[in-house]
Amino acid sequence: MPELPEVQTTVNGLQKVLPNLKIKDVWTDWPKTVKGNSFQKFKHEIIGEKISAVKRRAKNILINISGGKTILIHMKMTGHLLYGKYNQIPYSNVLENIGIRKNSKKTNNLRWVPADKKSPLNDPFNRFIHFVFTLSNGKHLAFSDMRKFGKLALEKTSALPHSPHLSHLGPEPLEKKFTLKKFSERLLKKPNGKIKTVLMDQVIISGIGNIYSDEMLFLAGIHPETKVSKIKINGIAKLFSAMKKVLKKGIDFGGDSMSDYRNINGERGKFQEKHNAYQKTGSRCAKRGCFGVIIKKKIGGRSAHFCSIHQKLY
DNA sequence: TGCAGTGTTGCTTC
DNA sequence: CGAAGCAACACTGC
Repeated sequence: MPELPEVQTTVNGLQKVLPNLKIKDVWTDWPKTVKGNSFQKFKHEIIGEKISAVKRRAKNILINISGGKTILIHMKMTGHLLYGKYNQIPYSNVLENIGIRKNSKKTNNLRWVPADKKSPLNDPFNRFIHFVFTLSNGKHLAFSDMRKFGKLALEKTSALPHSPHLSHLGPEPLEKKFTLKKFSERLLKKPNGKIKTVLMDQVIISGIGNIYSDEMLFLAGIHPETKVSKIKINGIAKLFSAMKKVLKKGIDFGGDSMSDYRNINGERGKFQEKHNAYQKTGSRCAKRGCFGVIIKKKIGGRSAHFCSIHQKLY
């Protein structure tokens, strides 16, 4: 779910609270989340270390810690990083609190829930906390991940860019040095690809997913199935500025919570209120003077949403 | 009730 | 080689 703006929103939140805290303990009920090492080794290597900074590369969160190490986190489809005071209670109490009373053999397992009673227990992510870092201020960094696709890894900070997690990734779309010329060069690595698919290809450009690719193509007036090589230079230029604009807007609005994204305090972002295309199937096109309707079509295995009229197929 | 669909990624298959 | 399919997992909605 989270694309560049959502990951950046999470990173911005973490950067405000984590630096200078130490990691006191680590808990999990799904050790498979840790890639490349055993959970035990991961835990042993980070306990006692102090957090220095939180950064982002593509859709990955990078937490730098002492000892020249970095914790890499990828939220994949349903991951959430949440910061606050958490307590462990029996799972049966969790289910009772959200009004579920089904019999389960696992009801004696302990689950983590927010200590703040005002935090809604029935928010989806609070039932799927699979990883908890206990911090030196008594608070916690909790990783909730319903579908358990998320990834945690520990790497040497110096080797990080060359690690298998990051080495294949294309350039950062919001960096100043990512110019129109570079953008055009990157897209043309896939001249026969459909533009929407190419925009979402993390090897070509990193950070763009389904929502933001729909929105930037709407703004640029380009049909998502257009072959890259068919788009003229002014179309590429329009797409370039639409890309920067849409991604920045996503960050400004605190990410997109159309689905279940939440920031580190469990709050929704607002970009979903600004959609012109994504999940607007059947709506009249919002472009001034355009009488199109937003249609939905499967493109490259993903659902694309676009205007039937002003997004032209070149 | 059951099955298709869901923000991502990466491996397998053709 | 590239493109397409599918698996990883769990829930929602038709």
